[in-house]
Amino acid sequence: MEQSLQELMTIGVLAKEAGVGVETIRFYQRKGLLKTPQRTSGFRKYTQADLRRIKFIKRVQGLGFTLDDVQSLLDINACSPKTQPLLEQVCIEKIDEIEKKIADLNRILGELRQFHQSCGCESSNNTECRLLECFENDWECCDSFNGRKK
Amino acid sequence: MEQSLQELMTIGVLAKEAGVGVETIRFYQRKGLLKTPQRTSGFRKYTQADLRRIKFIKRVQGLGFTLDDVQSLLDINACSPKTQPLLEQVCIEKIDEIEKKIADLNRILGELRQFHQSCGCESSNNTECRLLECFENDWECCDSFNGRKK
DNA sequence: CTTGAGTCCGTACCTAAGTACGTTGTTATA
DNA sequence: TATAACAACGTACTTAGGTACGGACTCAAG
Repeated sequence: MEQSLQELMTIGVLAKEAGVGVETIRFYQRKGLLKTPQRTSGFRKYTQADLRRIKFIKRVQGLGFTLDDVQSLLDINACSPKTQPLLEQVCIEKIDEIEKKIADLNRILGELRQFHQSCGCESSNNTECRLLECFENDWECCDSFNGRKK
Repeated sequence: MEQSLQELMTIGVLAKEAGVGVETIRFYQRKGLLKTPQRTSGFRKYTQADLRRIKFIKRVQGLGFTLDDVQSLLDINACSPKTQPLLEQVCIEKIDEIEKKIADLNRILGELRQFHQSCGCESSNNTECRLLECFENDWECCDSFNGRKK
């Protein structure tokens, strides 16, 4: 049943199916993310399993993991009671990391809005405002408007 | 009054004051972010203005701007009525970009938590769980626990 | 049989923001 | 005056994740 569906793909077909470039597949192979495929007369031949694997890689990569992380995940592969703590740890670390990243970006966003409000928007009516001075005054340089408004 | 405070710094002192490496300053100069400083007998000499400029660069960089962005900002420099629309646009684009990034990360975080819940935590009591199958089942592979719980 | 599309390989290149290296020149201090 | 510390310079290297190139093969269709 699996045998009948087991049509082998060339690298180009696999690439198209997976939505990546041919070179990317060769790159993944070099990195060890894909095992060396069988060959018919020099050409690489891939199975559906390879396709699934690439989709997995791209998905997990989209979750914010690096290719090295992906490698670790594939090394763990089964989360049996033995490997679970590892997987658990990897996950928690990554969740932590992303939460930090979001917090950082929110902080940046706040500052940026402030910059935009005080120096970068129409509030500074006619008065010149030098960015470096803005910066030194904590983005509170264009005081004509801001002074009144807040 | 400014003259008296105008002690010139060597590149090493400037680097220390600014909290960056000496090579970074040379790099910024090559990039045109710092104008070529005056020299006394071969050595670069920097002023307080240079220090402020570097602090500005690092600060704005910390807001999520690239060095090329910083360059544009420094080119604009004064936000007079003429340059305001440009500055406005740069700001808005960057705010947009960061908001998108945050939204992305939140989506990722959600998925990751789901992955962690269903496959990566103690919930999968004893049953083996292969990551690739997890992925293909939308992280809902370890059903023994999840089936009961939810 | 020819032609064009696909594949092979190794290697070089790309971006961003620096970092490091090796040699030579200068300066301040003991 | 000697010596350590610092500075200058050009160039190469770093990380991550690929992309691109060029010459040689191979395969399928007409």
